[in-house]
Order: sequence, then structure tokens, then C-alpha cells
Amino acid sequence: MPALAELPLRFREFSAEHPLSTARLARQIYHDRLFQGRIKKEEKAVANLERIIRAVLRLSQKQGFSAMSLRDLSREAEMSMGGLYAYFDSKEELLRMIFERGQRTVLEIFDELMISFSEAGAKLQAAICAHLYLSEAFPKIFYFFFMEAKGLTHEDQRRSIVLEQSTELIFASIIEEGVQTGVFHCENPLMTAAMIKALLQDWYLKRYKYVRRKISVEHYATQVLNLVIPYLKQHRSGYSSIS
Amino acid sequence: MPALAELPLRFREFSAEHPLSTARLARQIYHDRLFQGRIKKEEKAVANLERIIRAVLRLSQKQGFSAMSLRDLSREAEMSMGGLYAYFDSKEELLRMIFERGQRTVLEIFDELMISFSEAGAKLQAAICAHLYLSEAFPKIFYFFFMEAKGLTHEDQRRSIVLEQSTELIFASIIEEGVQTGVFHCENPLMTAAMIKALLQDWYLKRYKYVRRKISVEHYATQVLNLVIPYLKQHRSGYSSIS
DNA sequence: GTCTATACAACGATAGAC
DNA sequence: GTCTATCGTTGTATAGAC
Repeated sequence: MPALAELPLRFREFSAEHPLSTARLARQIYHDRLFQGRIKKEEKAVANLERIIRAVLRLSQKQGFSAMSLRDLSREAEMSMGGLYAYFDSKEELLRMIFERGQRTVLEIFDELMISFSEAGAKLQAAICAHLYLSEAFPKIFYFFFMEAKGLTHEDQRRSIVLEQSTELIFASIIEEGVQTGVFHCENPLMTAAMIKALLQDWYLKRYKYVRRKISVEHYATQVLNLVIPYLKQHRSGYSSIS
Repeated sequence: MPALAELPLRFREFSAEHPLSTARLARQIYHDRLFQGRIKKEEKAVANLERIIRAVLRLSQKQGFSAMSLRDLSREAEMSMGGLYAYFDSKEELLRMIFERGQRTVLEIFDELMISFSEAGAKLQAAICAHLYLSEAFPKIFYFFFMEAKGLTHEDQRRSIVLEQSTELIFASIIEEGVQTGVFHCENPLMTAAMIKALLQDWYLKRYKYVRRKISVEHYATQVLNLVIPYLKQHRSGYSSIS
């Protein structure tokens, strides 16, 4: 196993630099004016929005968003039913609000992380680590986006898929870049990007499993890199037959 | 890209030999006597059970099981509300019934497929293909098991996870066998098995994506084998640094 | 601005007719 | 064995008190 020091990014440094907190999300939602400024005092509004978002993430994780009643939510967020409705017009809009802002913010942070790496090989490694670390820092958000997308209207679902796939396109373009500069060999960069995403997804979808097996995010990152980087660096002509 | 002929199993042959149909599931549930024989005539009962299961899978795919009302179900299954309750005592038990039987049946079929291969290399390839083909033939069942497990009681959830992880253990033991006979090199078979499962899972979780990109299940199987088999066949000492 | 009290629709579930 | 009619509960959402 390669030493962890070989990782281009360490989780500790990463999480210090990139705070995607629910507080940040709440403030962004406030400034988006996604709700019509019914609450005047910003600090109050942001604090309440954060309580709501955290409660939604907590409750949705148990039985899913659609099984979460607003009575549950009002108890968990410690606000009255009437109070909740100052922040959204309907349960459907509450879901939309979190998706709209949350997905865009995650993508922005991911993009920011990529610009400091220029060479394709290093960039791909950084992208893999960055994605894993982001989902490690905010597993509930990533899990929520995956599980609850089907609760959106068709139009919002479409937009959600576009945003989600733009991550995949980033991976594909890094691979393509590497192919052009000769460091990678790959016949189908988009397919490879899809497989990488599948591996990254498992980290937050089956989190309980890795926690129980005491596998750290950096260990997981190392394993993914061990699988993917050699695959891209060597010339191949089909998997070798075994017989 | 390797020719498709290199695949140890073809989808067409597979699906002819292994009919995991909803009809089969319905009959098994009937014989399990999971419901107390309230309906005497087997053929009638099995036919109704199948209509119910198919309707549940269809409706759950849209907004999830908890968002599916029994009124929706009675319309989709073309049975009255009262009629439905001859087959289960509560919505919760309906979910349990499908999980209980469905998961076990999927695992049985998967196991059956494995016994005809003895050598580890061929066995691993067959296992990967078999899992992909099973989920290709019955995507709704696999999707349902993944998305709705959280609706089970804690005890049933635990049992569901045990069943699901036994698939992973099968992959791990094949890899271990290969390591012992010298055809594979792998420091952590369980971790590798987890990554393989992540790749297989994506095939049914992100099905719409692969359909849109016109990627066939055999093409996908080839790509997974291309990634995984060379990884296991060559001796490694950490992914090569790039710089 | 927030809470209490409540409206009314939809839910899961069942009793009784056929 | 199945359907119709209906039960009590819980859901989302809101009006009006403070």
C-alpha cells in the first residue's frame, strides 16, 4: 500500500480551507432571496434557516424526505408550524430550495479546488481526493442529494441531473487533457469518468460500511487512486484472457 | 476495446436460463405462507400478488415507497383497497414481504450461477457479468432494494444489510482464492470487492444515464473487467507518482 | 414575527354488504 | 373473496391571537 503522504491533498488541510457548512448554505439561501424577505433581520433568518436545513437533513436520513412530516420538522427544528411557513410556501418548495442552492454551492467549491492544479495527472488525483473529502465533510448533504432528487418536479429533476453530470464532465475533460499530453491512455474518457464517479459515490452512499470497517477517507482515496491511475497510465488492448 | 466475445457470459444466454420474474417471486411469496392463507386458490393468489408487486415497483420508482399511497396502489394494481388487504396486514408488512423474499431469491440465483466456474479468474469475471445481467434484467427490483431499505424496521434493516453484504463476501472470497492460487495479487480483497460492488451498483442506480449514452450492459461489463482484472493480475507497489 | 388553534384533504385500515 | 362505504388519524397549510 502506498504511503498516505503520496496523496496530493490531505483531509485535514482540505476541511480547514473549504467550509461548506449548513450555516454558509443558510446565508446563501437568504441572499438568494428565494423567499420573499418575509423576515427582516438577517441574523435571525439565517439562524432559523440553518436550524431548518439541519433538521431536514437529519430527518430525511432516517425515512426519507417524503416520510418526514412538517410536524416532525417543527419539533426537530424547534419552531412552530406557523413559524416554518415564514421560510417556505410548501414542503415541495423547501426541497427545491435546498437542492437549488446546495448543489450549486458544492459544485462551486469543487471547481475552486481544481484551478490550483494544472497538470492532468496531478489534477485528476486532486479531483478524486477533493470529491471524497467534500463528501466526507458533509455526508448528509451528498446523501440527501442522491436520495431525494426523485422528489423534485420533472423540470427541477432535469436541472439537478445537469448539475450532477457536470462533475462527471470535469473528470472526463481532465482525462482527455491527459490523453492529449500523452500521460494517459484511454479510449473512452466519459466512461472512465463514470466509473470513477461510481467509486466516489459509494463513499457517501455506503458510509456505515466503511465506518464499521474502520476505513478512513484517505485510505479509501488511496485505494481508488491505486485502481484508477495505473489503468489510465498503461497502454492496454483488452483485459487479458485467463483460461 | 476487447471484443465482446471475450465475455464469459452473454446477456442473451443468461436471461434465458435465469428467469427471476415477478411471477416467480409472487409464487415464492405464496408458498412462504408469509400471509396466512387467506386466499385459497393458488393461481388466483399468485396472479394478484404479482400484480401488487409489479405495481409497487412501478410506483415506488417515481416518488418512493413512502410516498406511494395504498389508493395509488389499488388503482395501479387494479384491485380494491379491501382486496389488497387480503394479501398483507399493513403497508409496512408489504414492504417487508417484498424485501424478505426478493433479496433471498436474487442471492440464490447469483449463487447458482457461480458454482459452474471453478477457477478464480474465470469465476470473478462470471460473477461480475452475472451481477450486471441480473440487475439489467430486473432493474426495478435492484433499484427498489437500494432505495427503500431505510423504510424497514431496524431489525429488518440489519438483516437486509447482512444479505446485501454476503454478495460482497462472495466477491472477496473469489479474490482471496485467486491470491492463494497465484493468479491475483491483492492486499485487501474485501476493499477490492467493495469497489467492484460500487461499479456494479452504478449500473442500476444510474440506469437512465447509460441508456441515454447508448451503453449496453455487455459494453459496461467489458469496461469493468478492463479496469478490475489487470488491477488484480499485476503486482503493484502503490500507484506511480506523476510529477 | 411567532405561536396556537384549527381547517380540510388524504392517509391507512376495517366492517359489513354482496 | 372482493367491493363499497366509512372510521379515526395524520398530513399540509393557514387564519387570527399576541
